[in-house]
Amino acid sequence: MDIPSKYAPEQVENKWYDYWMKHGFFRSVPDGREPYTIVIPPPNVTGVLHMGHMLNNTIQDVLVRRARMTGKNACWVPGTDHASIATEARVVAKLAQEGVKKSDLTREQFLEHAWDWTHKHGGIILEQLKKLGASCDWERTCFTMDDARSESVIKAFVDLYKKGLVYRGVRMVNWDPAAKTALSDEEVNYKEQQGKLYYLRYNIAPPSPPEGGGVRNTHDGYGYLTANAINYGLLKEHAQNMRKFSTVAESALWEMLRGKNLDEKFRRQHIIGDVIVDFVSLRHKLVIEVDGGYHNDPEIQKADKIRTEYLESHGYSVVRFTNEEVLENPDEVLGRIKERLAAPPSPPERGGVRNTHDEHGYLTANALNNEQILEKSDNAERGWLRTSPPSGGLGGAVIVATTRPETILGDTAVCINPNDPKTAHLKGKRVIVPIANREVPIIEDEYVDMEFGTGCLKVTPAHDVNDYMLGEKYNLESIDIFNDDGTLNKHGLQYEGMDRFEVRKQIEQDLIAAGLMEKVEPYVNNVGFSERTDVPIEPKLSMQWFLKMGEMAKPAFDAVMEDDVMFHPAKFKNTYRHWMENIKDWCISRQLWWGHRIPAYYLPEGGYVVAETPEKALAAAREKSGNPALRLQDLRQDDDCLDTWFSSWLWPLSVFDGINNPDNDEIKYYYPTNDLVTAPEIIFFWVARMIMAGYEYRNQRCFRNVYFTGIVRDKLGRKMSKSLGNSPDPIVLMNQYSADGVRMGMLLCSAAGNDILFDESQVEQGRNFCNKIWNAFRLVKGWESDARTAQPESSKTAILWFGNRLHSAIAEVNDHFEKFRISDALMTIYKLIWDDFCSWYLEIIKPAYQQPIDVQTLEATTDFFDRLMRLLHPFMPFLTEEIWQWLRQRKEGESIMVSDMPAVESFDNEILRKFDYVTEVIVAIRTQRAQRNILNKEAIELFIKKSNETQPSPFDSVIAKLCNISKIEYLDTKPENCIPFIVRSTEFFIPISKSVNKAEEIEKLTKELEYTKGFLTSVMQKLNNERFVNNAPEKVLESERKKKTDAEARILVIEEQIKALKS
RNA sequence: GGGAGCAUAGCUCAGCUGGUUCAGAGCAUCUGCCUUACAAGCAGAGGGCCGGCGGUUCGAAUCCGUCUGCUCCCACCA
Repeated sequence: MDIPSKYAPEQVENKWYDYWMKHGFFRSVPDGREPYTIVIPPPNVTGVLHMGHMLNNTIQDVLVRRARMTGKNACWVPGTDHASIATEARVVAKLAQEGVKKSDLTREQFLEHAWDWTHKHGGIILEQLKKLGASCDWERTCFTMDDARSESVIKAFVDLYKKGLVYRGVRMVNWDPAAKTALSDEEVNYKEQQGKLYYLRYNIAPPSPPEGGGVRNTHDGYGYLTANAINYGLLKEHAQNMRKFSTVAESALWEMLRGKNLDEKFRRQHIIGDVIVDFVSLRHKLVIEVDGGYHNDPEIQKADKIRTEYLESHGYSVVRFTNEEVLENPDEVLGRIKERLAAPPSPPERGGVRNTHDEHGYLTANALNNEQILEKSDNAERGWLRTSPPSGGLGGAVIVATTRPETILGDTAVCINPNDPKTAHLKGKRVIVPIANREVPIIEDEYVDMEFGTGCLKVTPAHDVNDYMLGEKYNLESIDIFNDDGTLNKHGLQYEGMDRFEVRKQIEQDLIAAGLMEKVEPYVNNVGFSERTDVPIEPKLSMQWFLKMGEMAKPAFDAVMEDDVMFHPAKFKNTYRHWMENIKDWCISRQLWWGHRIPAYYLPEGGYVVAETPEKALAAAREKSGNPALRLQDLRQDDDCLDTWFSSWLWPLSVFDGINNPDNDEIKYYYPTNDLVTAPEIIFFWVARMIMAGYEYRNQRCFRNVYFTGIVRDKLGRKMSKSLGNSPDPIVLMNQYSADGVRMGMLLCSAAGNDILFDESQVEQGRNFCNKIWNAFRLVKGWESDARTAQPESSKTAILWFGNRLHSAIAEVNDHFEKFRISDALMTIYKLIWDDFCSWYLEIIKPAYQQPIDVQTLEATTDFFDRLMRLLHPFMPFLTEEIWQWLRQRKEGESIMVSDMPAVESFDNEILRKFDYVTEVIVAIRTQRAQRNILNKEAIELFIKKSNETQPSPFDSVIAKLCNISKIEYLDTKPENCIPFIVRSTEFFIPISKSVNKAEEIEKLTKELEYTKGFLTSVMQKLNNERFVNNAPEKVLESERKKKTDAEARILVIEEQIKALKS
């Protein structure tokens, strides 16, 4: 027999995967055994394997292989998903590269291209799974758009329609203008975008100018006065630096205000009336301003003075700091703030209140010298920096903040909060929409946040979800200003035909020119992006198909809450509950061609019918219209497709044809499935809906357990993604570290539900483990047995011990599996093999170099190895098969993957404990050897002080073997010329020729003594505490008493040794 | 804004209904070894106010408050 000196994973992996396939070990057909079923979460048919798949499918394979080895009829159904949006987007892109536009093709032509694409790129991922060792029943491979699955989808749709659960309705949907399709909420990613907040002027109609006119006090985005008060050019010149300085100092101050116990909460960047202040305590009416670094500038000082007066007139006191003060003397700054907080501000010196504002919030001439303002205003460079109100709206205007000024064309109201005193004067009035020049009402609703912007909200029911709800509530008109591709339609007036983002730029200019732009602030907001095309989504009213969720959700909700369907880890129950309690109807239509076309057929005279086939539709249409002459070509089928998830949610049913043939043998046998392994990201998309489908169609759960894996991240915690380039190619990894190594690397760091911080060192560890096992195998296989060789007592003892150890480990592994603690199960096996088997067991039984081994020991060892391989097989299928095949003579058709998982047997804990003690003794001897420079080659003698506790035992032979001890002797007296050492409370002695440094030994022992005495004291304290003795359970008391006697014995021994050394 | 969760060794994490699994594991680190299976290895070692502060208790990493910091989910404040 010729064993390669290196484990060659690639050949081994291919060899055994072919072997398994050839013998049909993955195949499952219903029989008398208990079934164990997993359906794969179908990956995108044209996708390639990434680390998430690796993790997910490794776990599934582990579960399936283990089930197969424990006598179950294990069935793992593979398949792929048509992924309508992603695939269609890719086909469109590919066609575009060839200069073909989708709009130039008919539906049939396009689908032909899509199928070509699918056949060309499809299924690669399944081939990659084979490399991983996935033991799927490949004969069952399904595709969400193959005939049986398509039929299931259509059948389900028609069925749900007939039950009244599918309906058609106008709804606000997430519109993807690039793909021209509606998206579900789950397909929208919100990203922070640096945008602008535009403050627009909606003039009140009819305008009523305030008496004496008014002067506007305008601020820039940082809270500084603009040209109304000071030279604009100066501001502009310094604006860059001001921002920078104020940000650093402000941030520092903000940290201070939050970090110190000031007995008060500060708000940051708060708006008081017209002024944005840096920090404010509303309770103490204290404003803190941090200067932008130009406090010596007279113009700035002037501006600050105006601001201060303004704030003080509103009852605020203002503390002003410079950047330098904040950054260099934070304590002093804090002190001053505390001081101000302690003493409430006194009223302004002059007393009295000046009426500095008119009813619309404009500064009046009282606020400052009017002439001065007018003079300064000549320097204003922009239209919006005007000092007088625009024509037509003298003072009578509402300022509305928006991030999307282009949507004003669809405005049909302005909304205020009825409880807001700031806007109370607007109640019942009407305003003029800028540009569009339409009059719209001011409505009142508590939805409006009084603190945000100006407390006024423009309402665009057609283009904002919340506005849509307001529109419903107050019966507002909806004006849809967009075409499907995101350009403006005829309601866009002069902007018709332009793209939405172009319009935004243009309308900004036009508003400024018209004097209707109050100000523009930089603003960070969340914008929804299409998951597939990555363009900003557009909330849009549109006619869509929906599936009612309310009734369906109930059994699915209960099933999870009552643990009929169990989530691992259970914390995801919370997430699930929250979603299910607030579930909304499911928009199931998509404006795509690649997918299952909605089987709704429109009649020429209006109305529609829903049917499984065009023929059935025709019959239904004839009946509905009362027109028997109706022909098939008179009917027009709905152009939309169904959401991809509308086929996936049937997956556990449809792969066994349970929708089309609910009574077939397969579905009856395999359903409900056992475990589902998936990512928590799709708990709503997929898991929840599958559970619903299960109850809807079989009134039964669709799986027992859901195991949620984590998201695979890189070492730095970033999600792995193509764009970051931080995702290793799994295939390359497998080539480098072997499939088994990668499988192990993935599992080692994957506690259920925790994200996985993937690091290549983990797969390296996996590879090293393969190598370790391979070498252990080479050792064992290299031994020659000889019937004449007697079995050493050490070997006999080791076999006794390891047998027990093995079973205690199997019990542990079983326990871990029951709790879905897969990485813990693997770790248990890892330690069992590396530490217990290789480092201890094999070292004990290893015969001297080139000496034969006795028959019994070799047999027992081979048997142990066999069992270890079976135990490990689900995790590392290839290596274990290779070794298992080598271990004994196997027949063609035998395989470890269809062998039996070692069952747990009872084990003797006493033996395990005894061995633990032995290992302590051995470690102590090794330490002594190392310290005294006694080489391992050099055999030594060992003396043990005789006592009640220490009797000669078979384990002595193990100590002798591993420590190269020539003789173990039990003595009543202390031997001469020996190094003493203590394990627990037993004294050991090693003879030594060299002299011992007594002082050093005494010092070591004295330290040890002190520690033990301290330990005893703490134990005694407990035992002398009456309340402890009275309240603690007997078990605890007992252990404390044992600690006491052990410590006392140990102290005695140490003291004796010290005495001996001193004599 | 609403909800959930996390904080334990340098890193990744265990630690269940308070007490022998109570301060742990793996990796990493350090020291000494090329000892004929394995240097991808062997033999040893060090390392922690269990996030802070209170409380309950005879006893708290564990239970309860609270503060701080982080993460995720939902909502999408214009």
